[in-house]
Amino acid sequence: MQQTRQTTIVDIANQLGVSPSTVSRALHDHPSISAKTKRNVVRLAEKYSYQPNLLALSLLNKRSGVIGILVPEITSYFFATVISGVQDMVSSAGYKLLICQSGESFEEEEKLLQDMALSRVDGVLISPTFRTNSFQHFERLKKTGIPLVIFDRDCPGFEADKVLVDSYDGAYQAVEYLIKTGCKRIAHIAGPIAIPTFKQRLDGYLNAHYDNNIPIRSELIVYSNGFSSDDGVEAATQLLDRHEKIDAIFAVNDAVSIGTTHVLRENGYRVPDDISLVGFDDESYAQYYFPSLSTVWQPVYELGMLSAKILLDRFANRGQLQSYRYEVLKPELVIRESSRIIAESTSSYALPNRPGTPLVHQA
Amino acid sequence: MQQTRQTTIVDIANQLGVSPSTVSRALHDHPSISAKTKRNVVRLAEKYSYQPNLLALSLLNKRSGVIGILVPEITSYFFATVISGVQDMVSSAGYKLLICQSGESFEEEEKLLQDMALSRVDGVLISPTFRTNSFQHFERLKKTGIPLVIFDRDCPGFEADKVLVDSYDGAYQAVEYLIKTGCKRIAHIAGPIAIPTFKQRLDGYLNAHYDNNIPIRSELIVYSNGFSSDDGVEAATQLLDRHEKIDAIFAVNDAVSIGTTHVLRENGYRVPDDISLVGFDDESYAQYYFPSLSTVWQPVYELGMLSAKILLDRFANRGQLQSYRYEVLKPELVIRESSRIIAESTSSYALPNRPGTPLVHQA
DNA sequence: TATCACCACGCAAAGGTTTGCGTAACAGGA
DNA sequence: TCCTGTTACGCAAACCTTTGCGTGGTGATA
Repeated sequence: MQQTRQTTIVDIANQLGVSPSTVSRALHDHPSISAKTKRNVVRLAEKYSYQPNLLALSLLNKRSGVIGILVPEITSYFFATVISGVQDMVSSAGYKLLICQSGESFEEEEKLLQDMALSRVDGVLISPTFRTNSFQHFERLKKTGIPLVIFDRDCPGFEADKVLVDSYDGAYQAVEYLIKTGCKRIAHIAGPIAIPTFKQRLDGYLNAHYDNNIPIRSELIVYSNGFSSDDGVEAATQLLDRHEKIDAIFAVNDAVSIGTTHVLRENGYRVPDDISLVGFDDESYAQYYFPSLSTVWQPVYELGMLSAKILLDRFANRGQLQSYRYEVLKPELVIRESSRIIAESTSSYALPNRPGTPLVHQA
Repeated sequence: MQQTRQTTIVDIANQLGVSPSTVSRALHDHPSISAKTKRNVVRLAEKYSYQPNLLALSLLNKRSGVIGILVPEITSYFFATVISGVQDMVSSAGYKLLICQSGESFEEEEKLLQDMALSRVDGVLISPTFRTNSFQHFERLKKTGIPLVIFDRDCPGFEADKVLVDSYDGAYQAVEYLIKTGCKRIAHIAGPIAIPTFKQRLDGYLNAHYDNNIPIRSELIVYSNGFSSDDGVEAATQLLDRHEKIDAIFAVNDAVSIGTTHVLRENGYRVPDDISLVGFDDESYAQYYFPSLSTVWQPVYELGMLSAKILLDRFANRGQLQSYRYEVLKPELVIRESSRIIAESTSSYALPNRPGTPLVHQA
């Protein structure tokens, strides 16, 4: 456990009676260093297992080789998978990843972004908290020359590179599917609509009704405070307490969905026989849930990859002014057992196709 | 998007006609700087929103303020939660977290550990791949003076600080519970026993049988290649193909459990009426699964916190030789609906108690 | 007036690496 | 012998901050 100081280029230089610059050049195979000197240097470097000090290099190059990513939380499958995609992309480009979570706290977000700037990260990927509606801290980052990519959660009115998933489209697909399969009274358990993503899902729900000439009933929409399974339980309870006739539920995500099925079951409703249910996210457990969840799959890993790619592109074209990119990825409906085709349904529904995914599981 | 160079201490010094050292001292409220100079410096620092360059500081202090954590994968709930605990602990001590995943690849593990050493992380937390059975790369790290804490997955024969969960005990509790509730033919879907954790769960299963004088039948144990839900499906299928009489299954984790229930259901078995099922991990969905999963809860967040704490303690006592710590956290059995008390069971089972967790959910 | 204390600040080194520029030594050609 | 070219390397700056030590100036005391 001896605190043996890391050997530096100077140590090697001294031992060989040459200058540090010679050692540096020798290690980089610079042409103006004799073969003999190179051999000596390399031999010693290996003997002491010399490793260049990246801190010194970063200071010199004004590049830390670190990319920061700030997410609301890392324990959710969604963000963990995004991070995974980002990780794979940036590490192949030789960057390291500094991961932080804001815990949906705006103050934390400000503080952590500040920290990242101090640590001189080369770029930042961020999915803002749902409380974030002022963007000075983003501006500050921009001003210091650190590129910024916003993903998953949009910041309307703030200009930056953005990579989003079309939640509106996913919700529209889901609800239209429910309508086409014969559902007339479709409830929606909405998430906190302060989050643009959740607002979009609500809009998709509404417009799918509108476009199909189904009246929208506000009594079928319940706004949840959060988007965990526990929130799902609460929202579903609230919904049932209204004693409205319901033949389908579109839940804001899978976590809420499973909380919802729990409540439905306890109240004697069968899914999908009495009520069709569609979630959002295609979580890892959705396929093996009982009944397996119909849901909307999102290209989460791809979201991470693309966001990282855009940041790397910024590095490559450093300094060159270029317009911000705005990328929107398409989600896909995955139909499983938690939704059914109602017999008296007249309109036929053309099933979407996603390779590798079982389309219909009828138990 | 102007690349406005970050203002440094020298810029301020020049503008004020003083030396950089004076500026530095002024900013740190050093007593030997006049109040007037301090005011001037602080005013300018605020005007240009000066931020000290952490890279330069790191180089000076030989401390990067970064802790590395290397896990097999970050998308699993288990590791994401560990990371969350680590994050909270280290950030409160002013450290940043560099998160990497090995993807269960030994070569990646070696490479990433090397990278971390290069980046001069101040310490490393690691949960090794299940292929890791040589430890030179750990030794190398130690030799450079970077403290190392191993968590969750033990490395038998390698000396280091370690924080583990007593999987043996958890498995023992689970299986003993099944026995006491009247099960006689308890199957086990084991994970890859190359992972010490899974080996321990198997051992707990075996010893609970032994201690309760129940014969062990090798035909009731199936060894899975992995530990995902898909692996669970495969293993459960294999188990049923043996046409053995079974009244309970102890699965190596919850993911495998839900794959297993899927297969059981498709083959006409009811859980828990025909077969009791107990998993491991208490994943987020376990409570809302149908039937809700009896499982073994692990203090995952605490695992992260404690591992980080031990590393921070090493920093505090830097240089001082002290013996390695070996901490083992206790898991707790959580009984839900997927297991039942068999009527003809004579022995009564004393339920364990965990505050805040519903102990028995009988539908 | 000489001595002393104290105030307020500057110098320079240290941390490790890279790189433009300069140069000593030597060989070869005229 | 002088000039030119090449080889093989060293010097010092640059990146930014901190800190031990030194110092010029001022006012007070003996």
